[in-house]
Amino acid sequence: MPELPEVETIRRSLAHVVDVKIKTLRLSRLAPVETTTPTRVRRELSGAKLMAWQRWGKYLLMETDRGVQLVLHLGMSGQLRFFAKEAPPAPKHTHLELHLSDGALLRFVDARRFGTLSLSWGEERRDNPFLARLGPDYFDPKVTPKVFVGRCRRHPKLSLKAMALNQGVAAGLGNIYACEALYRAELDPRRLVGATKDQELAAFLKQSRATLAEGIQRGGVSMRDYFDGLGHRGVMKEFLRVYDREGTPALDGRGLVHRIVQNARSTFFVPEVQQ
DNA sequence: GCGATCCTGGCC
DNA sequence: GGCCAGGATCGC
Repeated sequence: MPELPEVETIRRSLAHVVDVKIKTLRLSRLAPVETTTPTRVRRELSGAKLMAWQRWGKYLLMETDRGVQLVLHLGMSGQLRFFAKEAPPAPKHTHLELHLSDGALLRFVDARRFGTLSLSWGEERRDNPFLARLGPDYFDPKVTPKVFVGRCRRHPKLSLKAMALNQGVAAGLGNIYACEALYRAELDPRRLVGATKDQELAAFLKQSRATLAEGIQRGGVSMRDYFDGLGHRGVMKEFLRVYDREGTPALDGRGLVHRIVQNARSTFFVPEVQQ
């Protein structure tokens, strides 16, 4: 569900939830705890003080004063919500609750359980197997066009769509923003990386950043499940040019949107515009 | 590389 | 009842 802009919007909405201790922690039996154990999560985080919220691609990182970080991935349907006081009763599929020392509550809910909870220590965070495989964030300043092109070139046989969704190349694009960025860069999602010029890959990077930045500015895309940490919806859906517009003109009127299936995911594109 | 797979819920 | 969904890993 949430792609980079949605996770960033959540991060920003929780920026004030710091300098407070975790008084108690509740983990459900079905909590998607990965690469560690519920016992360890409880032991490491109980009594820890929240220091900062970071983001890497679609991962949200909760830093504590103990050096341990909670690494959260929201999968397709995950939601993280903050309640300053008087939280409503826990809905179905509540997997984690952090009761804070000032009476506030952080609640992680994820019906489909595609999300994950894991832990990480250390600056580089490479001890966490999820983060270890992750390419640099799309907004990482170290990702120059040259660096990006080099990373793409490791996968000459991937389609541009598959490359865009590959979090090892660069982290943050999901199905919606991948379609939008390819449209803006005027690149055919079926084309192979190996058949794409450096300059075109660089254009894709540039348009990806522009699309992601607009997504953040508009508070993300709220299809159905997505809300920020305070329960607000984003309005980016109204500004998507091709995603979910099969059979209708692109939002900017440059042609009819087609839908195809690539790697079992829908791709929306305009063949006349994207070569 | 690609399809199957994890899971629940909403919509037709 | 069947299909589809904002993700990512795992086999083949």
